[in-house]
Amino acid sequence: MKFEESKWNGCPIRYAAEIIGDKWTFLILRDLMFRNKSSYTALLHSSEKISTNILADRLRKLEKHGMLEKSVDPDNKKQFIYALSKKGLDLMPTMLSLFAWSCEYDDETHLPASLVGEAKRDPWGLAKQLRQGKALALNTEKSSR
Amino acid sequence: MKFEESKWNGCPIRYAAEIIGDKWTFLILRDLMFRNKSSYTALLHSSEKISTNILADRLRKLEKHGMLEKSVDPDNKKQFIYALSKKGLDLMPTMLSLFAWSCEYDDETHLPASLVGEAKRDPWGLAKQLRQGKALALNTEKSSR
DNA sequence: CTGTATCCTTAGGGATACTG
DNA sequence: CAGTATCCCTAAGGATACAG
Repeated sequence: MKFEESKWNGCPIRYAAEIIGDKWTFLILRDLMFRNKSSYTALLHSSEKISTNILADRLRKLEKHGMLEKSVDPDNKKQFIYALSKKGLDLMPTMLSLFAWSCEYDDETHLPASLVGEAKRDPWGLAKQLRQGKALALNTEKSSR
Repeated sequence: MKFEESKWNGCPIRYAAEIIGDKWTFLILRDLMFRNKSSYTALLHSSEKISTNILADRLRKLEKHGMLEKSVDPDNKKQFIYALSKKGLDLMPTMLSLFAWSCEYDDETHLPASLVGEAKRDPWGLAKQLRQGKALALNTEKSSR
């Protein structure tokens, strides 16, 4: 896109588009937020087959934008851990709101109406609960084996 | 992206990504929601220079996804009007939530804190107000002439 | 005004092999 | 495990020109 060279002109939507306006990035954030993935390999083996170079590129960009933090796994020094930063976590309510919107309009998604209602009514509250362990309630991933 | 041929596998985020996970689409929605644009030409002359074929393509896709409705201007039969459908309007709260998030993290956007706070606290209420005419309050577009 | 139609170029992405 | 490095190819996008 032509205008990427310049700044966002103070437009918040453009700023957001720059960070999350990419399908792969979107899905990676989903995996980090709702699917408890935290390692390169786990993200790589997500339901959609992302290729190694793309994943590495997107993770680099997300880190650059301060959306996530990369750290070494204390248990296994050769393992890295990708975790959402505060900035990334702060996007969870928005994602939940989007979640609810999709559920309302996509015939194919069938999640508990109570959960969708909560995501719509109080995304902040639900986001907080999810961060505290309610994690898999919104996981739509099919078990892979 | 490879998996587009298939369905979204019941994942709402993937469904959303399919519809709005594109920068141009994102910006078009912004213009429709917050900048009161409703004609092809108005959208074309937005702050970012979108080319004619891309705009036509995205409008077609948005219409296909039921995000907007195209109608003939009763005042000028040669003019078309693009308006958000209910589905499109229902996405406004989410966009406002994103709006607030960006404002919090992008140093370059300076909007009234009260407005940002409201977008964060009660996106549904603010969306309703905007639909009733408070429209330009969130317009970050520089006047073009 | 609201698009189509082209042409051309580049960036994004799939596949795969390889490395510390 | 966590990437990097290529290679190749297609689709997306820009720049016009043109048309109903």
